[in-house]
Amino acid sequence: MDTQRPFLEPTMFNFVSDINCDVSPRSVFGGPEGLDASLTYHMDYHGAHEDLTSAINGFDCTGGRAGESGIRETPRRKRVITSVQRRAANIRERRRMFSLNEAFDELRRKVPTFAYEKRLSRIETLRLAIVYISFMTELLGK
DNA sequence: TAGGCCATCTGGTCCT
DNA sequence: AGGACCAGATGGCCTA
Repeated sequence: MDTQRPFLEPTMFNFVSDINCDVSPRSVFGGPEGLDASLTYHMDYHGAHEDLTSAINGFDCTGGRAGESGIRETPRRKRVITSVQRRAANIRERRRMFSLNEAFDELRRKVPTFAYEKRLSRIETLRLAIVYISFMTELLGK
């Protein structure tokens, strides 16, 4: 999938790993094709939802943590998040997903494949790794 | 063209 | 309070 997101080449992600919230994403990804453009697009797309969120602006009358039983006596204050915090969270999430993909790449290199095969997808990598580990375990058991 | 895969955004929940 | 983690939603690219 490397060709699909040219601005997310690994070399670019070396920059991402250095991002902090004070750095303009545009300065990292560059130009209107970069992060800001993407963000603007999605902010527009989810605009209605965001308006609703900000309109609610305060109390969550239904929520609660998963596993908590039903009735709540006091309304839980909804976490208010600014656009700056949202952007920072997005950057952290991208960084997290990048490290996840790095781990997948490492796993791909450990798992035996034929050289001419196309790159394994993440799910294929996991499944092949399971099979491979099972095989090696069985081999050691004999 | 449909389906698979992926990157990204987002809000909710968990954890420190 | 804020970061990490997670799952859902969405759209783009690629291939059969």
